[in-house]
Amino acid sequence: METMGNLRRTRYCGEVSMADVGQEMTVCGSIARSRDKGGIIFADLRDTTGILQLVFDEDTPAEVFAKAESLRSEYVVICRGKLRERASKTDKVATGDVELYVSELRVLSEAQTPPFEIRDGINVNDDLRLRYRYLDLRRPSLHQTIVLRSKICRIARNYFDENHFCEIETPTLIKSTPEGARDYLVPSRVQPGHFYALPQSPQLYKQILMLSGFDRYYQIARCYRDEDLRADRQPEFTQLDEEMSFVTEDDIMTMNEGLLKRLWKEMLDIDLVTPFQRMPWNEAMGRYGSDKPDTRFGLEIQDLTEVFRNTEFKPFAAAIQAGGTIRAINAKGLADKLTRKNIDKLGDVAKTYGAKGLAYSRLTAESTTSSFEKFLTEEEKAAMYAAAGVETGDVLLVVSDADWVKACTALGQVRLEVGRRYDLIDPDKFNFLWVVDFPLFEYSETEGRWMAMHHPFTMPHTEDLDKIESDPGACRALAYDIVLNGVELGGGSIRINDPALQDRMFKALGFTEERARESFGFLMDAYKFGAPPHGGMAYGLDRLVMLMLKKDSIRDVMAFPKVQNAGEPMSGAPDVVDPQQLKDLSIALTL
RNA sequence: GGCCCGGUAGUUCAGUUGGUUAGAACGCUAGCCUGUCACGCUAGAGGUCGUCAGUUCGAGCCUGAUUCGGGUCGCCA
Repeated sequence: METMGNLRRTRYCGEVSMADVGQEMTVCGSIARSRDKGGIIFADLRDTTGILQLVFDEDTPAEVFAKAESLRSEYVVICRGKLRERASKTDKVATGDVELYVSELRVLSEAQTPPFEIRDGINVNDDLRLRYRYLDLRRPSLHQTIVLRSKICRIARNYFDENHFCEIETPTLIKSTPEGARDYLVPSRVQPGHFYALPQSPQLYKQILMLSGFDRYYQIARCYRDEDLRADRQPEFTQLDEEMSFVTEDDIMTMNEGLLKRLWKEMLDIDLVTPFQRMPWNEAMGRYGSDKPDTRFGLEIQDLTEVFRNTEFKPFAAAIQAGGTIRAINAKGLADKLTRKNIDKLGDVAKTYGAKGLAYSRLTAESTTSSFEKFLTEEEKAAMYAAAGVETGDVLLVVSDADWVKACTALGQVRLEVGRRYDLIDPDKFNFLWVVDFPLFEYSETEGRWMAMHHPFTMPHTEDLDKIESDPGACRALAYDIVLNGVELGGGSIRINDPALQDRMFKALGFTEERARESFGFLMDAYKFGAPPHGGMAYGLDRLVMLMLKKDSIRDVMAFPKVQNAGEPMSGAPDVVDPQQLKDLSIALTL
């Protein structure tokens, strides 16, 4: 091992080009790979910007050549030399036209053989990659993703700054509140038996900031939810959070279309067309069976209820009698691919999402096979074909349910499965969509009461104010989600700024006055001192980066993600703690 | 909490009906090589088949338990 001596970096590997040929320069980084040809040695030097080829040959000073022979992968070096044009060029790296002819080389650190190769295109399981995350992060594609994430944040910050937003940090040790996800709790030592919660979002604080006169706020905020993980869900994640005063839904959507337009232009050189399509929640559920529809392909859900209004077929008749519906998807031209076996698989998907079953009619040139046509009259059959536009080569997939949302949800999942499996989705498209007019409440069977679908501070739709008590299920909210390619990128709402209306909301949600005061008293008081109309939204930044860079997993855009058991494999968190620490916190374990 | 899939060399995997000394590729080590760039050629090292128990003359393979990982439903903006 050597020191840097008097060598200091003058250039970054990825930033040299033909224009620099002939210059003396000093570069540093890790050896990605070396190719010892005997009389000539090539070594790829990697730093945070890219890769530059080093060359050593018979004219290289003997002690430098000897050191070059001993170079192994991941050795950390600094070297000085003259940049020259390559005798044989390559377009496989950005600097493929040039190479550094090295005159001075210092090995700053040797390296063990890594447990997996540090290059792109390797196939290594996630656990190993995460245990050695510092090695994984050296791989160019992941490394680049993290660099690009930083750039995305910078563009967003610039945009907000230009639009009078103020970046403000809100606390991460806060009061635990009911509603929403499970909180991560942090015990207080100073106040034994009392706990902080880690924020699920800066929601309450950003509303308070509007009442504090900041007018426009944003924050790149870490948030925590103690729920189970998914490929696109981490217990600790980042929100791009914002709030604006004196605005309506339209103002907020326009501001955010500007942000997304800017991001897509500067990151991907793509000109997004705004305004984005807007679709009421009811329509999204009805046509796509989802509140975050993927509009990159068709296969929309159709309503066949009227066709079967007087049917004798028991399952359909029962659903209709219970006030439900018959919904269907016509898988146009997919009869050859959707064999009986494949239809059964779709049936499993439908059942997973709550359907009792998936009825089908498959029309090939040879014959028609159907799970239910034999129970229909000829008229019903003809009307069904006509209504759904069924022709030879199609497969009609039908779900009946007493609850139209449930029927559509199941079919919506079937739709996605068909779309994915049979390549109906154009991966190059970026389809943005605002879903608006969300229900204000949803009924919770487990709680036996109405719950806020968004959160309890969401402004009801102006036209539905009189239904809050009489017909909560029909109340729409001034809430909106931004959806990209079937993924919810973010969402927000206009907030209630009238204390009297807020009281009605709490009552409708089944809060007693005491409980509302206990949980949100400070907020209710704050709204009495003059509250501008305001609203905002928050993006899942990790998801945004994931979709923008076309990564499959949220882990591929986070430096140190957690795994399914919410642990962090590199450090081993969470872990047991010293009994003294628990004693200090007045905590006794009951394991 | 439920369901599904997986764990064999450093890595990614193969391993037939339960049968001799468990294989391949990449990586690693050594040697050769002056234009490579996933360099090439030659040779070599490298294994508690996740763990425990059971069935069997005999288990990488069968059974049970357990553990770890992945996906998913519930849950969750």
